[in-house]
Amino acid sequence: MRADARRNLGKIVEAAAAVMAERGPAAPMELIARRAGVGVGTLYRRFPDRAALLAAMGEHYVHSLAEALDRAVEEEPDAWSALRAFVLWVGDTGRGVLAAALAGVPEEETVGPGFVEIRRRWLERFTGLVEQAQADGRMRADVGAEDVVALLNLFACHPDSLPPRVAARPAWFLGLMLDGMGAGAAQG
Amino acid sequence: MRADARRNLGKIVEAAAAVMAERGPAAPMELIARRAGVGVGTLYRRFPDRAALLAAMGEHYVHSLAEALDRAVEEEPDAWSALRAFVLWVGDTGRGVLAAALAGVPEEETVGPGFVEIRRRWLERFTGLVEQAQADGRMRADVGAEDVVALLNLFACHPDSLPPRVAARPAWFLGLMLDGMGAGAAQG
Amino acid sequence: MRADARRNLGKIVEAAAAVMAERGPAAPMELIARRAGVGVGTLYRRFPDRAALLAAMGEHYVHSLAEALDRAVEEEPDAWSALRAFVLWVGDTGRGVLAAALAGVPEEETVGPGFVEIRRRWLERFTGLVEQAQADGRMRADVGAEDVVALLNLFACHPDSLPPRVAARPAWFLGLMLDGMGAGAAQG
Amino acid sequence: MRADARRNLGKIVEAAAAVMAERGPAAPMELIARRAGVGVGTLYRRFPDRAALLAAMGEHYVHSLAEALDRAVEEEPDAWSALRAFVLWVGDTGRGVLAAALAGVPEEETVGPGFVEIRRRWLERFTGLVEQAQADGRMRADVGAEDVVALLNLFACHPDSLPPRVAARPAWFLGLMLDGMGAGAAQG
DNA sequence: CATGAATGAGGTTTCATTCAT
DNA sequence: GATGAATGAAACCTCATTCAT
Repeated sequence: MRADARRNLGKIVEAAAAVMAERGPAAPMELIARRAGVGVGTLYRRFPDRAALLAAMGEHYVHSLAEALDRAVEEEPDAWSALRAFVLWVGDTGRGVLAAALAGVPEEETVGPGFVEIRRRWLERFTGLVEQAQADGRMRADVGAEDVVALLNLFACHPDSLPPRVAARPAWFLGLMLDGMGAGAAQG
Repeated sequence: MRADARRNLGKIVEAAAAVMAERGPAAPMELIARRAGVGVGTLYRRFPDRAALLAAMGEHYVHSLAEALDRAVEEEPDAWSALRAFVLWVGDTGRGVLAAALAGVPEEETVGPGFVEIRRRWLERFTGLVEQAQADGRMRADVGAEDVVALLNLFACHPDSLPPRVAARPAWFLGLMLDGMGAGAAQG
Repeated sequence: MRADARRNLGKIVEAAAAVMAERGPAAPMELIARRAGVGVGTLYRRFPDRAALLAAMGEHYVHSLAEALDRAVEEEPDAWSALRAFVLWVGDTGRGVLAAALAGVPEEETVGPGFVEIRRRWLERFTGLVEQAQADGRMRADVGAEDVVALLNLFACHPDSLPPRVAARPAWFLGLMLDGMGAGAAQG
Repeated sequence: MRADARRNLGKIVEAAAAVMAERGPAAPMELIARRAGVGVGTLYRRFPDRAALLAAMGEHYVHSLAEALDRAVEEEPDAWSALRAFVLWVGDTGRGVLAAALAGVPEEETVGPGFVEIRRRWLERFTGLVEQAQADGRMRADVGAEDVVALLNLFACHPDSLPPRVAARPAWFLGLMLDGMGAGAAQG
């Protein structure tokens, strides 16, 4: 029954992503279970609390982040434009689904080592990109990769918890923030 | 009992601000009432909705916003620096709740004309400042006053609903935003 | 201030009738007070409880009942048709307002002697009419005036507490009941 | 847990009938749950609305109505006396709650198709009986089966919402109604 | 193991009623 | 006297979570 279990796990995580995209991060557990086609009990067996479920979502979706990062690096001429392309892609695409992947993990014990490790590796590559952009003289040195991640996190969350104007075009606002990070933009 | 009532009204609005700063904008009405030292009934008598309460908070605090705006205009040499000073003041002062209140006026009927009108006037002056900064060639023309307000709102809201890194220094991120709005920052 | 007080009393009773016609007999006291243009306190000073208010409504409206009865007796050729005319008039007109006047008084102490006495006199005349109809051989002898009053009471109450079909045409159903009271209708 | 659940379902419906007989159709849900020996949550899980609960009561009790109708048809010589016997049985048996349930099916979606269908079948047979009585020349043609049901409903509902005199002997008043429906009773 | 039933705490809201002004 | 503010009990409903089957 290992196969079933694994399949269930995937279904739950996907259901959670779908439901949370619609109803926000506090969506009823029952709804998620129902959408996944399992009982609440099963959901709770796998994920002791909401945090664990979020972490699992992160683990599940961090791969698509990695791919998008690869794509951006490949297609863009330099680190800074790759960074920009990636950030805007998240703004356009993510909307809540990716937020979990970007967010820090609430309690490291509740998740298996999987997510922590994968996220660490992804962050390493992302940091590399940032540092390259800075070395290229295109990006301010006082901005860290974690700052960018935090912003992605903020702008990619459930639309209902954003000011309507921001929810309407998150990528545009992310672009604004990026512009603030460009070399020479600092005025403070 | 006019005096008592007015006093209570003030207490309620202040309690709401305090509680919402701690527990977010969805904090239990009962808690707010308790903190204000009144019964739930009293709270509901004054503010039929949560929206009405938020509006009242807005009305209550919009004055300090107006003052800060005046101060900034007075003390700073030009519109752009005044804008900057004002935005950073909001970010620093933890007046987040009030910024939030400024943004979301759900339905104009639920609030008395007071708040709507006051906000309109304040926004008018704020818009004037933005336009001046743009006319001075210091600020990008494609950014509207409402956009600034929206971001002010986003960055100054309840810390628990922000990524920790952002919650830790909202003003820094607001600075980033301002830098992104400076003339010539646009790269998109 | 006797005049004011009396005036207030009338206003309250009329407001109660109006509000209860709209929102049923359990309408909020505050609403009634507001409609009457007085504070709740005043309402409670005059009428210690809802029952007292209902009784007062009865006292107030029993006069129109008396008038309608007079009219029916005058215009109709005999007691039985007068009774019918009166009953149908109530069915068409009353809708809740008259119910209180028709209903028994909950606790005789709460009302002044006014209502009890007036209602007694009205009932006496109504009973006379019933007895005359029976003496004329037009109405079953086993039906009492109080039974008719009870039916009036039932059918004239707030529409929301009647089956929709009955609420739609109460007079028709009252007519049916009257038909059952005609001499010779008994089949049981 | 299928068995438990089914048992609980029955207990809830019976509790609802009992409590509503005592405290009217607006009796607190909590009370019903308590009486059934379950938590409020359970009640709401099964019956999202009060309407759904009423419908379930209807479905639960419509069977005894059907049986009584059968019995009446069997034992009485003709349609009209069967109708009479049935109506008086309902009036006598204090099955008021169930009659009420029969009447008000607020929205067909909230109830499963069960109740709607069962009620439809029962009403069909009842209508047949009425039409037969009319064809036999024993019953007025201008009275429909739905009218009878409406009055059944009115007279057999919760005693506290009836005038005391009616509550004391509902069957007698139903008899009056029947007499009014007899052929030749119409006088209007 | 999976299931989904059951629980009850927690939040919202409405009003009857009292009482300070 | 009149007022309407304040109170709190009561009802509604929703979910997170546990646990019998």
